[in-house]
Amino acid sequence: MTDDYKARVATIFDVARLAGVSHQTVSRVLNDLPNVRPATRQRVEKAIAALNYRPSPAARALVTRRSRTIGLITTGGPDYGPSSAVLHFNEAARNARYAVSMASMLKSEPDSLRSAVELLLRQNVEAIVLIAAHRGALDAVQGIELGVPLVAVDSSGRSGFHSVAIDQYRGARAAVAHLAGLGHTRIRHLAGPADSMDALERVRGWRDELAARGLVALEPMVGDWSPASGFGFGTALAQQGASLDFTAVFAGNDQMALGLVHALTGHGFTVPRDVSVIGFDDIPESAYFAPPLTTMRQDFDSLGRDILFTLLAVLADEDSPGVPPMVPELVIRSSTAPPPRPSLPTGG
Amino acid sequence: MTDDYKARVATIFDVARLAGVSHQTVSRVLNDLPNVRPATRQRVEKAIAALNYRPSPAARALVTRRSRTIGLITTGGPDYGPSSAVLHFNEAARNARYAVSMASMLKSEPDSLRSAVELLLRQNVEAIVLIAAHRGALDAVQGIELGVPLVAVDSSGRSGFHSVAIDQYRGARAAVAHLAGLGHTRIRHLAGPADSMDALERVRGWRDELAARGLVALEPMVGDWSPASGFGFGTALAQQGASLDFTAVFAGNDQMALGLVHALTGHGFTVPRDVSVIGFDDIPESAYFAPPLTTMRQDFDSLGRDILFTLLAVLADEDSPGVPPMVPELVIRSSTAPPPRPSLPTGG
DNA sequence: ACGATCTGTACCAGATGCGAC
DNA sequence: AGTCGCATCTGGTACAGATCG
Repeated sequence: MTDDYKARVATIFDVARLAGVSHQTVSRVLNDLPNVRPATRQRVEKAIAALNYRPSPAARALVTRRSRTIGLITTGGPDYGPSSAVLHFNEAARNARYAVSMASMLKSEPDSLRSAVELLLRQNVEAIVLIAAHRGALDAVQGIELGVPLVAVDSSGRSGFHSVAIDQYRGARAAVAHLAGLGHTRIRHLAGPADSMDALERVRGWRDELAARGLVALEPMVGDWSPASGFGFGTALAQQGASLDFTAVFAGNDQMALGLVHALTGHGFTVPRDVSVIGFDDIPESAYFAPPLTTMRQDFDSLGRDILFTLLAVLADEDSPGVPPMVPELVIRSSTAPPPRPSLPTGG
Repeated sequence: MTDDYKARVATIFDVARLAGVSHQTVSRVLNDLPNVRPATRQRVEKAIAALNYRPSPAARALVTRRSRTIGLITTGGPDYGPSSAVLHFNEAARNARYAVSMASMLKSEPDSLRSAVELLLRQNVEAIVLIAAHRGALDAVQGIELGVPLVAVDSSGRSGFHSVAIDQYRGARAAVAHLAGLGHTRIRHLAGPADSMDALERVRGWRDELAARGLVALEPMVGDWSPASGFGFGTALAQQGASLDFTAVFAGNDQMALGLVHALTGHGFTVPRDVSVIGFDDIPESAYFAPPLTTMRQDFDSLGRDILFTLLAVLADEDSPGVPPMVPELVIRSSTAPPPRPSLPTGG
């Protein structure tokens, strides 16, 4: 008697009774199957409306083994890029009448990843989307027998999964090209962590663009995306003293660029007079840094939508050509400029 | 024959057969019910492991009418605070063996909110979590017959729903107190949008703290959380000319503080020498702004966990005392300092 | 006779193949 | 042939009854 009065929801049988048909005729109407007389369909639909009937997804999922749910796995913290992509993906999915079940994890340990996948699988998700920065995340999932398609954000394009991506490589080349075009010849790279596919692609682009121009690549510094790591390397670089062995830095993301600039200016260098800095991502804050940061804008919104688009194509079993990767766009602001006058031979 | 070989998952009957018991006994061990001989339990567990059996949530949900799923609604863009909270909430939920079905929307129009709620309800979620900045979001949901508990992040505490919050009011007072303690008497406020509950609470805190100290409150500027709006107001303020009518600004969030500082310094003012600025949130970038931003840190991680904690309590039907709101913590960096020398009467 | 242990069967709310009009 | 209904199935849980020491 405690909760017996719990809103008893109408079932397909209630609808059938009210409409004066059998329950499977109702089922036909629900699923838009043929062979239902228009008049009958009308009656059923009226009954459905009258009872405010909604089919039970549980019962439906049980028998169809399909849930109209997509599993979404994300790894990493609340960064602007992934967060945007998630939001837009989610909205697109809802518009396509898919529910999305989310499993996020701060760290991407293989074990937790695997258990997240299993959790989703157990929910009968029809597909899995993986938005993970770490290469290891893809590897960890590789081994699992999924049974459903998986779409990953994978700029390396070598995961074997269906993938969507932003062309990090071309973005990086464009960034370096911008610097080189300004006259810089000694362009360092402050890279993201080695386990990040995006970071690797950007390193590759940086290296190739330098090579294509006959410029030498100094050993890249590898940070962890955080402003703190940018600050650390900036401080280390500044210790070189008054004359630096470079005139420009291509930072792997805007946060590291921020930390870097902060360290540099803290040591008496001026950006961009003494050194130019270009970032990557174009987070909303970048335009208001001091100086406003030149950076490569990534269209995360479209990325999110593209993920769903790809997913739908895969689910529809189309031999999806795949969405071509977008190319980041150069946003020129005030942190880049021509290099300082050719430095005179460094005295003792 | 196309997909008949689709990984046939083991059912409770398969386990029963392998263990030599009835499926019902298997159900008992699954649900930790008594009256199962230890030896039998062992056999069943071995069979479960051998078949890698996992109960079907669909079947279970069908009969129990419980889905072990929580619906999560978020509104707004990919901001640091909400994103963090979502991530931590999600992880906590998974640890509590709850799935979370997400419905995010960039804008919080009543219609889309309502349809999101219905979508989740149809999925038989056991509860709904609402992480929305806009007051209107709560109002829109008020009218809906939910049938399940709803926990909202609501710093106003007047929504009628179960709520979790960070004490924006006390945070704001602490921010103003910091400024006042430094000797400032003319403290302006750059507020968040009027439809944000947090923004309103901060305005209230700012006003009350000023009043408590016998200081006058100049009309607050209301921005939209974006650095651009901060920049806009900063520019406007700077137009006042060499002598400003204030010595400190309490910004509603770090982004607006960033834009504000950028505008001020662009017009020849120095922070904190000429004007002190304090932000709110402590986003990861704040420590590397120029100058590093003094701000009020909000513990979004704990907020996310508290949401789940509260939800669990509500679901357990406890007369939840509720988690007491956390108080933001003052983080003193370099954007605040004592006010400039008492300004001499302004000449013509 | 009786409590611990286990089994049989009904049931949740739909989808679907086959047969009947 | 076009409409519609009956029976059966999905994979679990719940409750009553059977078995055994």
